[in-house]
Amino acid sequence: MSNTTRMASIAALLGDPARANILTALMDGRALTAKELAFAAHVTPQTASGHLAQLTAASLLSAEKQGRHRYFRLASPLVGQMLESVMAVAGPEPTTPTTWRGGEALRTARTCYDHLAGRLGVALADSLTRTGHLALSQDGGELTERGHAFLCDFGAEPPPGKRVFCRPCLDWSERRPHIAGRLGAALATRCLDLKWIERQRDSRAVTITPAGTQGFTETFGIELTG
Amino acid sequence: MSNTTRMASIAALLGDPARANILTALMDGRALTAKELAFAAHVTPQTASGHLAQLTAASLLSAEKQGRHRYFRLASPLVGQMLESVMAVAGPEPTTPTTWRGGEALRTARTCYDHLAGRLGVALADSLTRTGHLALSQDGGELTERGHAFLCDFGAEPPPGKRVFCRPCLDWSERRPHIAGRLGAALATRCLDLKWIERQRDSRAVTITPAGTQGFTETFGIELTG
DNA sequence: GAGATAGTTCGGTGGGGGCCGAAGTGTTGT
DNA sequence: ACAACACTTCGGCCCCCACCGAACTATCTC
Repeated sequence: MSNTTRMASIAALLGDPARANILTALMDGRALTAKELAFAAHVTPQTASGHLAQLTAASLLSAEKQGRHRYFRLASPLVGQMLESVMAVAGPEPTTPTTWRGGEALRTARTCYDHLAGRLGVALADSLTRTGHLALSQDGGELTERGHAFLCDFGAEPPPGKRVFCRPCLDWSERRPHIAGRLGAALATRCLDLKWIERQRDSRAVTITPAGTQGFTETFGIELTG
Repeated sequence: MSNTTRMASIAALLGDPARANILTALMDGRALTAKELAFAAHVTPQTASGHLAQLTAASLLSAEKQGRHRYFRLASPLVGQMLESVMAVAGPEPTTPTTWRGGEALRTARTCYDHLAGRLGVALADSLTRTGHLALSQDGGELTERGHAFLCDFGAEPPPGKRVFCRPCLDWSERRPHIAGRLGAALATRCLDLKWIERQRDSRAVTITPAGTQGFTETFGIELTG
C-alpha cells in the first residue's frame, strides 16, 4: 500500500460526519463510552459501534473495557494534532468556547454511574487514603475502623447490599483511581443531599456549590484549584 | 454548518485516493498543470478536472491560468501542514527520499515546454538582464544589439517564426520569471547541443553536466548552489 | 434466576459519488 | 483557416458505505 493510499484511508475515516463527531468529542483527552459517543455522533448505537471498530482498527482510537462499558479515547496526541490541523484548514474558529468549558466542567467534577469522578472524585479518594480511613488496593478497598466511624459521622454510611462495597475506578480525565461501589455511591448521595454539589442538565458534570467548597475543605482538606 | 461538519467535508476531500495523489504531488510547492495531476492521480483528465474543481472550491488549491494551461498549487502553507500531519498519523515514513530528491531535481533545472525553468532558467534570465543583453518587460522582452551579438556568438540565435520572440514566463518553483518564446527555446536547444544539460527519462527535470557547470559559470556568470 | 443495560453482529436498503466516453470551449502554432 | 492540444461539461453506470431494525452476548443489580 502506497504512502498516499494510507493517507487517503485515514482521511476517509475523518471524512464521515459521524466519525468526525466522535473524534472531536474525544479531543479534550477524556475517555467516553460507546453510547455517549453514539449520542455525540447523532447515530444509533449499532452504527456508532461500527464506526468505533473502524477507528480502533486504524489505531486512531484505543479502547479499554471496564465492566459492561468500553471506554474510547484518542490513541495518541498525534491524532489530536491531526484533527486540529484539519480544523485549522476547515474553519475560522479553532474551538468553540462552550465546548471547551463543558469539557473543563466535566474534568472538575462529574458523575460516573452513581459515584463521583473528575478532580473532585480523585481528591476524595486521595483524602480518605491519606488520612488512613480507607485502604485502596488493585481491585478493592477496605474502610478502617476509624474510617467507618468517620463516614458514619459524615452521614455517608454505605447501605448493605449485594453490590461490591468499594472498588477503585480509573478516572479517565485524571488517570488515577476514584471510589466506586456502594461506598462511592453513598458519598455521592450524601454530597448531593448536603447540596455540596448539584447535577447539571444534559451532562454528567456536577457543580460544586459555595457550601461544597467550604465543606470539602473543612471535612476532607480538599482545595480544587480548577 | 457546524464545526465538525466542515472538518468532515475537508477530510472527505483528502479521503479519495485520486485527490490524495493530487495533493501530495503538490506538496513540494510546485505548481502543476491539470494534465500532469491527472497522470499523478492515475485518472483521466475529465476525472481529474472534477477533483480539481472540488479542491479549488474548498480553497485547498489555487489555480492560475496561463495560456491553455491551468496551473494548480496548494492554496496555503496550512494545507501542506495538514497533509503532513495526516501522513504522520498514516505511516511511518514521513516522505520517501526518492520523491523529495525528484522534487529537488525539478527545482534545480527543468524544461517548461521547450525552454528552461527552475533555478537554472531563472538564473539565465537574470544573467542576460543584468549584463544588459536583454530587457524583460511585463509581457515581452527585447534583445539589445549587444545581446543579439552575444547570443549569435553563443550559437543560440533564435530562428525566425510566427511564435512570439521572447516572453517572461513565471517560474513556479522560483516565483520569478524565466525566458520563454523562440529565444527561450533557442537557449535550451543550444545548451542541449553543447551537452551542458541532459534530459531525464520520465521527468521534466534536466541535469547539469560538468561541462555545463563550467560553461554556465564562464559564459553567464551562473553559480548554482543547489 | 430474572430483568435491565452496554455493546456487538447481521442483513437489507438507499443515497452519494467516483469513474469514463463523448462532446464542447478556448488557446496555440503553422 | 485548420489542426493540435488543454481543459471542461454532460450523461450514465456502478460500486461502496452509512444507516437502521432485529437479534445476540456480556455484565451488572436485585
